[in-house]
Amino acid sequence: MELTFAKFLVMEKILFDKTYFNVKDTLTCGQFFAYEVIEDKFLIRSLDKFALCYNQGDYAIIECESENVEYFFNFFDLKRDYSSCYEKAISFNVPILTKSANLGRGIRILKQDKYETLINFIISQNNNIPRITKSIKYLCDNFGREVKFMGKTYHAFPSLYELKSISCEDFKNAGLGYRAEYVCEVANLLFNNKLDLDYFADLGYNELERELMYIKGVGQKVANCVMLFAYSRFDAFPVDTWIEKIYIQDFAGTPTTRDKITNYFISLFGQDSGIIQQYLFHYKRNLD
DNA sequence: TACCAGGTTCCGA
DNA sequence: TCGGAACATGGT
Repeated sequence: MELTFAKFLVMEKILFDKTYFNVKDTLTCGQFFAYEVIEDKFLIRSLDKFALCYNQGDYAIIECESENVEYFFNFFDLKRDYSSCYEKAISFNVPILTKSANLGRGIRILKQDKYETLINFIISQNNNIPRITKSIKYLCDNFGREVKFMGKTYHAFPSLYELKSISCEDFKNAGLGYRAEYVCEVANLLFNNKLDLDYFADLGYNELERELMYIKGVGQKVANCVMLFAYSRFDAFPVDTWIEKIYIQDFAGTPTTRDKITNYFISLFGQDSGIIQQYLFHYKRNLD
């Protein structure tokens, strides 16, 4: 007689005070591309893990399988106190900083997987968020393994092995355009152990940025996004077209290189640069 | 139709 | 070292 074992998954809920955790703002502020909205709730995916997230009453709520509770607790950076970041932004008494911090007070910086974040932000260059989201979904749906969550079937982000098997042509079909070659190359490096993203975790700011920028298709902006959204380097400050606009329109800056804009803001905001960058980015894209 | 988007690489001066 | 062209392509 053959025995079969069924895996019974237990769902759990994480409840967290909403003051510094707005699910919608955290997921839609441009740091994350793997969610879909289902009846005002956010179904999210990180690698092959899924969760349902939403705000209700006084809480932000994360529903996930019990074995993933610690993963998502860490993913949403729930151990960090964000009140000091918010207060730092307000303390400058600069109108756009006050307005941005008040709008984005519930934003948390996600601790995303390094590998997935690197691929995502290589795709993000000179691209727009709806299109980035669409390309990543295409890669998951066509090349990622099936995962069941809450009775439905979804697709994981392609594993390194799966990613390695994707041709440049397939990446182009996903809408990556000229970025397809960059992703092909980084997949090869990772697969052949010529690139160790976990090893980078112990590096200092400058060394980490430099190592990431050695990767073809990764410039300073993409490196800073990976540092902030995957390595939790809050002292990173990615400068894109939106931040460039803010620098000129709201901080009376004159047109200059993005490198100099990065240095200007980091010297201003210090250890809280990354979160304040997200406040500003979110505000500029939504209200200004 | 033309410009823009969470930019980077390459090449000539 | 620096400035500008080229790069794909869907959204607006």
